[in-house]
Amino acid sequence: MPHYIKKCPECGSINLIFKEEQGEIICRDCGLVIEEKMIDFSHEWREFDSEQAAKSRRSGAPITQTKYDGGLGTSIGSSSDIYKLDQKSKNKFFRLQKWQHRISTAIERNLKLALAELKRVSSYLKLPSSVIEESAGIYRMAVQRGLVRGRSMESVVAGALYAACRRHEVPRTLDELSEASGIDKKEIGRTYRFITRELGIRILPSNPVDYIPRFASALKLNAETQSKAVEILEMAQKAELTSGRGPTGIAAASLYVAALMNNEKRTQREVADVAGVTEVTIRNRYKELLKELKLDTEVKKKNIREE
DNA sequence: AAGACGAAAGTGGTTGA
DNA sequence: TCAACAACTTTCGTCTT
Repeated sequence: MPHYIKKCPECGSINLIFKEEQGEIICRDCGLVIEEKMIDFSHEWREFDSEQAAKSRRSGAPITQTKYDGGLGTSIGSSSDIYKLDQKSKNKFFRLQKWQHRISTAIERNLKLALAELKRVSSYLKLPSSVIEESAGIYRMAVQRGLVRGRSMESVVAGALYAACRRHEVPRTLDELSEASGIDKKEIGRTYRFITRELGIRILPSNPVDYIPRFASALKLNAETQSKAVEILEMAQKAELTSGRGPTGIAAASLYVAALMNNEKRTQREVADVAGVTEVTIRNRYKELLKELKLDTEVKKKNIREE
């Protein structure tokens, strides 16, 4: 928890919780997300398997994926030594140098541009540096495997970012990525699927719970409602209402129900907007929730009390 | 007038032959 | 590779508050 944030600007509470992985500071009392995506305090790398662990634990200067050549580089040297060579070797030398120049300028120029774009988009979305590093790495692999060919650089950047967000459980919807990058949502989805498949990146299905704090904050719902929504969500998961459905829709419906139950009613429209789904989807999920979880009695009780 | 509800038709993606 | 299919959206009419 950074020292300069002491209390919640909304309710004055000092009961703040810092969620490192999401890079968010959240007020426990009113649920306000005070600061998103500030500084990331976690390690630059997470270890998913022993192979990566071996690569990640290192000594020496950190290699950063966000420099186009990783901060390192190999180049065929300057021409200061070539007087030692015979004519044939000289020709070879120049040929190699020319090729190196061609290849590296092509790839490097691409990487430089891509990384600039990546930084621009991720700062717009206020993503933590661990996610940026990861997406830079993904992009680099994509370039090296020639997966960018035939696709716009920007869309691959967006796809890499989306994949990195998912890996780090910092969910951003495709709509948000689309807005930040100016790339069509479908295009991002396509390249995302393509590069994750081609690079063999395993992505966990995103958990609806991860969306709750952000949506709740956007709707200015208090923490009580928020935890109620999480409760409902967990019940829904036990009742197997969540598999195969869009996570945002379920998260939105849970929030909607929780808000109703806590007398903090929001319209379906409002909830739908922040979650990026339609009212119809909320209604469908909401109906299922009431039916399967038998929450209807509670909601009715609330309604009767209001009348 | 605004919100909630539901039916019907359309869209894009997954799956299985 | 194509058709069936599930989830979700769009649109629109009706009912409720």
